[in-house]
Amino acid sequence: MSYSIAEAARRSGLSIDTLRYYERIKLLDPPARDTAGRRAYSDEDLGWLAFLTKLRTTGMPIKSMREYASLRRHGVASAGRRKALLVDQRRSVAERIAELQGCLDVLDYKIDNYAQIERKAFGVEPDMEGISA
Amino acid sequence: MSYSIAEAARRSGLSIDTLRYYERIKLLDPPARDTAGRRAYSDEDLGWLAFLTKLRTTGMPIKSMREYASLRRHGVASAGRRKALLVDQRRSVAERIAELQGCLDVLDYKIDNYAQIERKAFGVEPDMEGISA
DNA sequence: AGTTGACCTGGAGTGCACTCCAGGTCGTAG
DNA sequence: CTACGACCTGGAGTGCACTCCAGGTCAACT
Repeated sequence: MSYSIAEAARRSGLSIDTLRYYERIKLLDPPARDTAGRRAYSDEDLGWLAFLTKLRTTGMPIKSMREYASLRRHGVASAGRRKALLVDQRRSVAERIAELQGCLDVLDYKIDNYAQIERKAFGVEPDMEGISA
Repeated sequence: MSYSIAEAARRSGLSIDTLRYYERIKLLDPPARDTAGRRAYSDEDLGWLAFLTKLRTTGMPIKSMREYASLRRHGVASAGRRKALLVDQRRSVAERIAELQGCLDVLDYKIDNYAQIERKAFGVEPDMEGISA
């Protein structure tokens, strides 16, 4: 199957402009073209795009994604380096999750303070006491 | 206790420039000044700063933090609205964590594929098969 | 034949969150 | 008394990841 840029955008969740942008900066190999010169994305293109958006979601900078994309073009010999990049990113995602968990705890603590105010249990202004607990 | 801007930067993990920037955009109430006109941050200032950096870490945009900061200046009457903002942010953090967990799974799957190549168990190029599993 | 709508290109513009800079003041150390 | 380092101000510059625009092509309706 092949897909117009509009369809590829819909399926990937990226905008049409972003698809062309990704191609320009070499995140994406230039897709095939139809007889009229319009882009025709393959299922493989969409699969790669899906993986790219996962990497983006993890906060990987475009610079690193470009590095990964470039390695991929260099075939199987680059597999070790690619794996290393992914392992590195895995670590950073795990760290980020832990960090967010910590923030969640702070938010819960604050929200609970506000809830206590609402119940008029006691009237300490929540934002006057830091986040000590 | 009161702290110079350098000390406040060290303790908050923000840069000196960022502290002045936060003050300019009204995230931070102007701190006290010493006799020479230099900023003198209080423990309360640092507590608020610590909370702000938590919010930043969660990805809250500065615009929303400004709203929260502004509400805080309006005293206890704004507590309900502030709580609502935090509850909202709590939800978005929880979503983000779930999203990252999903990415972690994809990364693990890919990394495992690379590991199998290394063991030469079989030789499918990991980036040629999408993220179907 | 004309109009429409999706697509094309190269390049400029946007929003965010800082970050840096020039030129100046102040208080302490030598 | 001067040299130094930390601080001050208003404003300009940066990097990132898009996003938008003008002007043009092409195939399909009416």
